[in-house]
Amino acid sequence: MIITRDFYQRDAVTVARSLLGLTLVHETEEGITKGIIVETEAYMGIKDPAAHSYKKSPSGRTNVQYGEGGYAYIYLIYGMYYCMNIVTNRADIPEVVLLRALEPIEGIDLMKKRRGTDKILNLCSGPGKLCSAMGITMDNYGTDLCGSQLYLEESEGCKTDGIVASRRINIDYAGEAKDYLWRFTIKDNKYISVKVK
DNA sequence: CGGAAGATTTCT
DNA sequence: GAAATCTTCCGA
Repeated sequence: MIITRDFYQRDAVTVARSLLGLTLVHETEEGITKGIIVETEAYMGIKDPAAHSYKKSPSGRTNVQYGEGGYAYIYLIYGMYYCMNIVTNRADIPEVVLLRALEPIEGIDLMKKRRGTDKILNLCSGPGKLCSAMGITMDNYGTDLCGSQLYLEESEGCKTDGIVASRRINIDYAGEAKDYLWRFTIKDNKYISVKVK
């Protein structure tokens, strides 16, 4: 069952926690890839010094954040890697959830080809790797996640227990905000990004 | 208009 | 531990 718009129209922290255990699906010309979301981070817009939309005008790459929830927000980091975010909440509220890691479940051969590695544990264990494996690029910027190309669906036997909150990764520049417990992972999952805490 | 820095990954 | 590499933002 595909996740509907109202799922995304809540605050980013709630959505980030709820996303764990769901399946991300990307349909491309090369084939379909699917992965279970096992690691997320919430970025609370104007309240969050670590967010791209913090104290910034709604233009350029953050534009889509100011729309309603349920759209893909993609950006290029360090000139080399893409990161995929999900826009949450209502229009004019720039909150997003960063997808940090997936557990591959379908289209694994295609992921291996895109990533250039045979190690399944290394396919989606990080924001940049995840996008590379799924074939996500700036072409997906602003994609409607309630559409038929890039979307989320409920997983069978969805595990919602064992969710762990921790500090976010690589945002030391954000001052005290780096200590907010806005990163969510599935406990003991092998596929989360290697860095812990 | 120019410079600096970043929600990362990979290799040495 | 450092490089790769480019978009965006901020200051001049």
